[in-house]
Amino acid sequence: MTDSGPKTFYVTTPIYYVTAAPSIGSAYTTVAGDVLTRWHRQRGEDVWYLTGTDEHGQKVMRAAAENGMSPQEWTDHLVETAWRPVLETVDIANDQFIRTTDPAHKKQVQDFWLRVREAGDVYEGRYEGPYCVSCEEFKLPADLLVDENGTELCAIHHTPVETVSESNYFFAMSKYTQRLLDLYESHPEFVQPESARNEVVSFVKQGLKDLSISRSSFDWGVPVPWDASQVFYVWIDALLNYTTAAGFGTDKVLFDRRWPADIHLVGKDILRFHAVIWPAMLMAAGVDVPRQVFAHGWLLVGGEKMSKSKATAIAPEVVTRHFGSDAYRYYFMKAITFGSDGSFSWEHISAVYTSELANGLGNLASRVTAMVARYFGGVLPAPSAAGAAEQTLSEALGTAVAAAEAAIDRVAISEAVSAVADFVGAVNAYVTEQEPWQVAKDTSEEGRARLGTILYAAAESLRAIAVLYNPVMPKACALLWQSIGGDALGQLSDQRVSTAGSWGQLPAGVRLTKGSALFPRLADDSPSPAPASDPRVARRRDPSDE
RNA sequence: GGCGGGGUAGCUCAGGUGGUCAGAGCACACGGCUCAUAAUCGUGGUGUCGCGGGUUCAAGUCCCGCCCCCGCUACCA
Repeated sequence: MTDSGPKTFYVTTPIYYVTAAPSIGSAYTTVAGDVLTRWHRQRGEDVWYLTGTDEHGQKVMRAAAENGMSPQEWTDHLVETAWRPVLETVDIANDQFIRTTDPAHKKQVQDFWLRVREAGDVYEGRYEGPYCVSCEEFKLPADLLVDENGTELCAIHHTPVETVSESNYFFAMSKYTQRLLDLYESHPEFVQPESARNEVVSFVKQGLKDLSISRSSFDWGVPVPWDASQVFYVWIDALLNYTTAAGFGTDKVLFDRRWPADIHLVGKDILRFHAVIWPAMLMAAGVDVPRQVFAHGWLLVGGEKMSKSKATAIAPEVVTRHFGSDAYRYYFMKAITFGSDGSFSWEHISAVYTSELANGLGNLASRVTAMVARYFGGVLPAPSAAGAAEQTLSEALGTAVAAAEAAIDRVAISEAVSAVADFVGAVNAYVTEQEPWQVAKDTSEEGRARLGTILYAAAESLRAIAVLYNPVMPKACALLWQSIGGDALGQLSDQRVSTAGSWGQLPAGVRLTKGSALFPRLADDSPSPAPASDPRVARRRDPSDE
C-alpha cells in the first residue's frame, strides 16, 4: 500500500516435508511461531507469519509411488487433508501458506539461481558417492552398513553399493566460510540459542565444501533453467520459500518491507541448512541474510525423541480433542523451555491442565465473576482508594508485563508464559487473602466500598491476564474478555501488551457474566497411544520429524 | 575418535563468574477458608546436586580422571 511503511516483523516456520502427516513436533514449531506472531501483533507491529510445505525431492516421489499417486497428487492430498487442517487444529493465525510446488515459487527458485550463476558462484562438476542400484539412489555414508570384509552395503538391500558419479551443478559455498564466521561473530543473535550457535560455528570452522545443488537421477523438483536434464536439490529450492513469500523478484516494495525475516524457527535437525547454507546462498545473490535463526529442541516421549517408527509420534488432534487447542498451546509453550528438549507425556499435560488452567486461571475467572454477580448484580463496581494489597497487586502486574515482554524479545517463550502464570497465582492469593465474602457481610458504606475495591482489582487483573494470554490461548481469552465486559475497551486483539500493566483500564459499570467454565475439569481418561494405522498418526519419516 | 549439551528432591526442571545455591512447579501431608470448576490460601523437603580424587577458609559451582545419556561430525529431508 505504502512504500514507506514500517518494517514488517516476519516470522517463519520451516516448510514441512510432506512425506507424512503432522505430528505434535511440527505443530510445536508452528504454535511457537504463532505465539510470537500474536504477541508482536499485540505490540501493534505489522507481522507476517509464514508456514507451508516442502514438496519436492526423491522421498516425496517415493512416498507418492508407495501410495499409488503421482507426486503432485500425493502432495495435494497431504496438504489438503493434513497440513492445512492442522493449522486449525492448533489455532494458527498464519498470514500465508506456501507450497514449494507453487508456480511463483518455482520461478523464483530459477531466477534466484540464475542470478547466483551470473554472479559466478555456480559451476558444473561431478558429484560422486555411494549408490545403491536397487534403491536407484545415492546413499549417505552414515546410512551404509559394512560387512566383515569391509564392503559397504546398502542398509535396505544389504547389497554392495557402487561408487557412482553424476554431473551436477555446484554452489561455491566454500567461498563464504569466512563471511559466515564473520556473521556469527558480529551478530551472535543470528543463531540461537547458544548451544545451537556453538554447533554451527564449530561446523563452519572446519571449512565449508561446495554444495551440489542439482540432481539428474530423478525429476521431481524445480527444473534447472539452463539445463533441462537437472532439477534443483530440494533444500536449495525449499529454503527460498522464505524469500518467495516476501516478494523477492516480484514485488520490490513488499520485499523491502518484509525482508529480512526477523526469525526463522527451526528444529535443531535442520539448523545447518538455515544457519549455514541459507545465508551463504543469500550472500551469493547479494540479498540480506535473515536476522535470526532460532533452533528449538526435540519433543521427547518416554525419554526418547518422538519417533514414528516407534509409534511414539502423536497427532496433534489426539491431544487437542481432549484438552482443546488452548491447553495444547499453553502446555507446549510453558512446560518446555523453548530451545531445549522437552518431555511430553499425557500425564504431564493432564497435570498442567488441571492445576494451572482449570484450578488456576479458570477457577479464578469463575470466582471473580461469580462474586461480582452475587454482590453487585453483575455490574463492575468502581474502586475506592486502593490499599496496600491493591498496590502490591498492580505492581505484580507491572513486573509480569515487563518480564514477559523481555522474555519474548529473547524468544524465551516459556518464561513469558510463566510470568503471566505467576501473576494469575498472585491474583488468586489476593482474592483469598482479602476475603471478599467476609467483607460482603459488612453492609456499611465502608464495607461496600471495600468490597467494590477488591472485586474491581480482581476483575481488572483478569483484564490484563486476558490481554497477556491472548497470544497463547486466543479462544479462552476471547471468552474471558467477553465475560468481564472487556468489549467496553474494544477488541481483545487490539489491546496492547506493552500497556497491559496500566492499572485501572476496565471501566466501572461494565457487566460481568459468569459463563461456562473456561477450562472444565476433565475426566482422566488417558488414551492409549494411537495405533500406527490410525490415519491421524503420521506415517514413518525418520530420522527427522520435521 | 573429535566437538557440543546434559546427568540436581517421587516427576518435570531452575540455578551454576565458589561463600543464604541446596531451589521452583507438580505430586504428597497437615492446617485455614468457603466466593469459586471438591476449586483457593498457608505450612512442610537432609536430596550422596552422576562417581572418584584435587585446589580452597569455603565447591552442584574451579581443576584432573572416570561412568552414563543426547546432539553434531555436510549434500534424506
